Amino acid sequence: MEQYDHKKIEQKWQQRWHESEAFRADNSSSKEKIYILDMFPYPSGSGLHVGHVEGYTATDIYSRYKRAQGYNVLHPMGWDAFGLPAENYAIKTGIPPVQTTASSIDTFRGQIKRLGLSYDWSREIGTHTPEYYKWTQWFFLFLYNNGLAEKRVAKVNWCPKDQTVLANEQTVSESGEKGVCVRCGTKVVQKDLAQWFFKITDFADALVDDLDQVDWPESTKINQRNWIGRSEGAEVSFKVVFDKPDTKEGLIPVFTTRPDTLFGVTYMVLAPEHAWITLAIDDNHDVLVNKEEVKAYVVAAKNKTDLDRQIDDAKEKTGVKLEGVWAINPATKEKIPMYVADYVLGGYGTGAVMGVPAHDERDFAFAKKFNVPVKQVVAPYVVITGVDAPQSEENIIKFDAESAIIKHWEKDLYYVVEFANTGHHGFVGGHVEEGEKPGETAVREATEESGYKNIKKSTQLFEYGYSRGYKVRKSREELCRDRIYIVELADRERTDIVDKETKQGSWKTADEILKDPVLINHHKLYFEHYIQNAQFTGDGVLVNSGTFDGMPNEEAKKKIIEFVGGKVTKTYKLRDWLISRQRYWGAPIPVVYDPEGKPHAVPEEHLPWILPTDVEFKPTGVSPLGQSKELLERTEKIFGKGWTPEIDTMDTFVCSSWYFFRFADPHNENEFASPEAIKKWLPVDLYMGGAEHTVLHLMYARFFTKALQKFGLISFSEPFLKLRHQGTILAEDGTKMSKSVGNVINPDEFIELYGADTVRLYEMFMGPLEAMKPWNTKSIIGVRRFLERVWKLGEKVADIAPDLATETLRNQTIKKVSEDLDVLKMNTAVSALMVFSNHLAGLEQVPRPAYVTLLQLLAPLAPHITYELAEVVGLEHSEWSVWPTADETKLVSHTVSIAVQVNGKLRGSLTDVPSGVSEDEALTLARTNPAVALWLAKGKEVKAIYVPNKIINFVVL
RNA sequence: GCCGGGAUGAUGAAAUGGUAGACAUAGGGGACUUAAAAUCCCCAGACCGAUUACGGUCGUGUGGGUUCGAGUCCCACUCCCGGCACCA
Repeated sequence: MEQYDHKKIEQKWQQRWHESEAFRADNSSSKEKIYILDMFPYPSGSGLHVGHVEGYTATDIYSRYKRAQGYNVLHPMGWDAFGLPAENYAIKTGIPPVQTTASSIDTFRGQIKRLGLSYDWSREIGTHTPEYYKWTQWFFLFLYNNGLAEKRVAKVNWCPKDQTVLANEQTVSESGEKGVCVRCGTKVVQKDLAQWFFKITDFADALVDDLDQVDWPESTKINQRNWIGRSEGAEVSFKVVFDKPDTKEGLIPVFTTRPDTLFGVTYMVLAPEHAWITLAIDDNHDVLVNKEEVKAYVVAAKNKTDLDRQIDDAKEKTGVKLEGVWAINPATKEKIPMYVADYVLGGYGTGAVMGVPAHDERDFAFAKKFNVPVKQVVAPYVVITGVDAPQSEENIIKFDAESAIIKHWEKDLYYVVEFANTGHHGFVGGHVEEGEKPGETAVREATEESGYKNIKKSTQLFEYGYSRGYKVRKSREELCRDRIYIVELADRERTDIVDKETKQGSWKTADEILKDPVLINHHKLYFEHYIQNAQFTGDGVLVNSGTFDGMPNEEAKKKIIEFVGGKVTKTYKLRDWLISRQRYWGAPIPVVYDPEGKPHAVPEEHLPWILPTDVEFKPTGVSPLGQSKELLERTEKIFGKGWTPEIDTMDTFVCSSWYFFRFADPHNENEFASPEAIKKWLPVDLYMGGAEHTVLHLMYARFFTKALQKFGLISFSEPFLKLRHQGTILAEDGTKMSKSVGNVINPDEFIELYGADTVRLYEMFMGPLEAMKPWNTKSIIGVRRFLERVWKLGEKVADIAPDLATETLRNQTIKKVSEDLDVLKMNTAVSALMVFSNHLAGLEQVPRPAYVTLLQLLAPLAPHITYELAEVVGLEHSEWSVWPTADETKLVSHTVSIAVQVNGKLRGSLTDVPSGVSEDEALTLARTNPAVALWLAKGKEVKAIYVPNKIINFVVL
């Protein structure tokens, strides 16, 4: 047998796969389909890096595995080819992006092919091709015609030096300075521009709710939910009155999630952008006494970018009081002052906020600074969680929820008070002794007169004091886990569980506790500190709220909304998607303007609306397409004299929001994909990609899918049923790879040196797929050695039957690898194969069936060497290309070793015990084992636990 | 600040509540070799006591708890890494 020459065999098989179109997805097959997709790459000039390889290899393994199991697999690849880097390169060099992109794609494709990835290359697409962006433009028209695309004026980041619009991420310099142009370091300003938006907010609820249907990492779902930022609350209108006589009163609505705190509203704030402010400071109005001061503040605030607001010390509140105007608190009817302040955002809610300093952190900070009164209207729940009674039985408190505390407190009682939901705890009166700190362990003597015996002597001091005896700990556990509140009795044996739901409680308000003279000494200081120095944002009982006093705040929300005539509403952080880019290298927006400047969609028959080529790439202050004579002429020719083209292009995220549909039917000239093809292949069954850019891309792709569904073009609502992220691969020193640091690892040299199979296997073997892990060049040799061992095993293959141990391991390995591949645990699948091959290497001759299994299992992971070895050993493709199944009856070897513990400590082990040995026999064997017997003799055996075939534990006292 | 994720040998890591460290790298020892590389075999968590072959204690970030038994479950904490960040 020849040496393992990876170059020769990898080239050979890649050639054959290419020629036979081995991985073509079959549109007409009746096999069950599975659509396995990688996030398609942006083909950057620097080529594929090891992070791409990781994700692509994982899906490739999964695809090959599924093919072996008889699925009809769609596993395509394409290029997200429009984008800034190519354009920036063009600005620098003058080389048109179409050229650099083409060569980058060639590089990527070559690298991918060298990895032996089983893509269906007949479905390759590039978003920059007219054949593709025709349909990107079609999607624009589709949204436009259905009222989901519209033009509006919006602020953009503008670099005055480069004369160009910057995306938010382009406003951070390489050194991390914010609010400056990424290229020239000039301070970014805000500029108003008319731009196209997609109305993704129409789908906000569906985008949140449908996350429940998909199998995605929980953290990704949370990110999506946070990004959408749905919050449920109320809109309440505040009456506005003026000092100036004869001025008409107005109404200003505010959005709040805490209508229960309305009685605590002591001021109102408007955003600088608020329409009412704009009116009040214009020349025709004269209601503000300090109009000029307000005007100056508003102008300054508007010049601040979002980034400026971040740069500012976020805690430092600014604002100006509106003199001569007051709001009326709809709950108390009191006159309250009004302010304009930029901590209120114009674009969220109604742009107006009711100030509740006692129960909102920001309002509290503002109120402190502007000397606005703080009025507490919610008092934290107080839960008595521990009461120690002294000696006698009759002193043990019958812990009646209403009266126990007041009636039975006596001087020596100990108690623990917990302020529910505050994040703060009270303390045990007098029990934390001098010099002791919460979190430390204290030792207490259990004395006769305390009535406690056999209690643990060391106990941890908690923030609220300390508790003795473990029963208390258990209660705390339940308290925290189930939000069930516990009232404990002194003897630790009786615990009354007070359920929050049924309201059978021992709730006491802070005020009530404070009124109890016995408690005052212990709690007064704490409470005074608490109320003066912190806002309380948790749940509790209403106080200072008129007829609502004593009501739990959650319950009060609805009632107070009713009381003040507000309405229940929802608000979102999600904004509509601004898709206009003043850029060249993107899909042109298919819109033209008539001589009056009114936009018209370019009719579908004129698609693709070709990206012109007669432009310079140097920034000039207008979009590059504005320079194109051809585009203007084309427009006039089709639509008439005086018509002008839209000169912005679309955000590249638009291109990537629908590409997964195109793979189903990539060459269709009449539709973005035929309904049959969509029905055949979609939705995507497994979607793999990095976790870093997934919030936006996934959101947009889901939006497109939901829009298509809404208008009846497709019948499902979620594009990606199952999503997994490959983790970031770090440089060898554990830092992030970055071009500027120069520690980017290119897979090519390792493919050259060790072969694609080794690189694939190594990246899978590094650790869990989703984990962040450092590259380690030295370790690669390990998987290479493994492959060489497998190679050499081929020489020892013989037509003999496997011995029992081999047969057992063979079946165990089939089971293990199958289970691992199902859940993408590639790392342990590789190690199971290593165990199996190490075993085979120890045999004189390798039984043919065992070797065939090894090849079958290895094939998805290291395909080239497997194909070659199968050929060398003389196997027909059909003999080894089908996934094996484990024989359940052969998974357990017939002798096992059983560990024996005494009191949980390993004291011996029984070897060569027949598998399935009875409990009695096993225990007898264990008791007679000399090492174990020695330990059993030290006490009296009271109990024995037997876990069949695994472990025995004797409990000895 | 908030929301996630994490912490296991020198390193990457493994482990349905059941013999912690599988598998691999680096390391040590040996075989083969004139030698080296490659390959193969053996050792390998820490500490203590014996050293023929062993025995014990400790050990999965820290402190507690539940359990016959905890890396795994519960509570509290520390540190690290990501994301979001005045969203009322």
